[in-house]
Amino acid sequence: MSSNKCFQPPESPESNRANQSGFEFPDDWTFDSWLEDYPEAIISGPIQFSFDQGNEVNDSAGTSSLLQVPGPNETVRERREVKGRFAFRTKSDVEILDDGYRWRKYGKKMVKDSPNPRNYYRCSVEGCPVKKRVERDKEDPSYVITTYEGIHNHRSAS
DNA sequence: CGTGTTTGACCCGCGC
DNA sequence: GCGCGGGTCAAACACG
Repeated sequence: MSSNKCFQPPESPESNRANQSGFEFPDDWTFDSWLEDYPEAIISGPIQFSFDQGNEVNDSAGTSSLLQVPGPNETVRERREVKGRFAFRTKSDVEILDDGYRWRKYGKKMVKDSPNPRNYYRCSVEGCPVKKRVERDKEDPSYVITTYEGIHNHRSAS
C-alpha cells in the first residue's frame, strides 16, 4: 500500500514544507526514476543525503559534498563526487518500507548511544551487491533512517 | 519445500 | 595483545 511506500511524497503541501529542510517532492517523484535520471550520482562516489536540499553534510570519511536534489520541475545538471551510499530519513511507523525491491534480513545490532537496534538487509536477487540498513532515529523514533549502499545490477524487484 | 527471519558467534579494523 | 564497536555468517527456526 501507499502508506508504507518508501520515499513517497508527503500527504499535503503543509507536511511537505514542514518536512525538515524544505525539500519538496515532485508529485510523481520516485526513488527508482530518480536513480534512472541520475545514475552517476551513485556511481562515482559516496553521497549521503536526507531531505535536505542544497545542504552540506559530512559523510563518514569526513569529507563533505553539496547535496543536489531535483525539486519539482527542476533538473539538476551537475553532479559531484558521491559514493554509492546515501541515507534517507523518513517519517514512518513501520520500518519495512516497500521500495520496489525484495530484501532479506541478515543481521541486527544494537548501536551504541541508541536504544534502537539497526537492521541489515541485502537485496534478494542473486549476485546483486546492494545492501541497506534501517534504524529508527535516536532522537525522534517516529523517523526511520534508511541507508542504501551499492547499485542494483538488475532491473526492479521480481 | 522454498523462502525469509532470528540470533549468537565470528571477523576485522582500530585505539589503547 | 586485547577489548570494543560495527558488520556479517549461518544454523536453526517459522511460515506460506
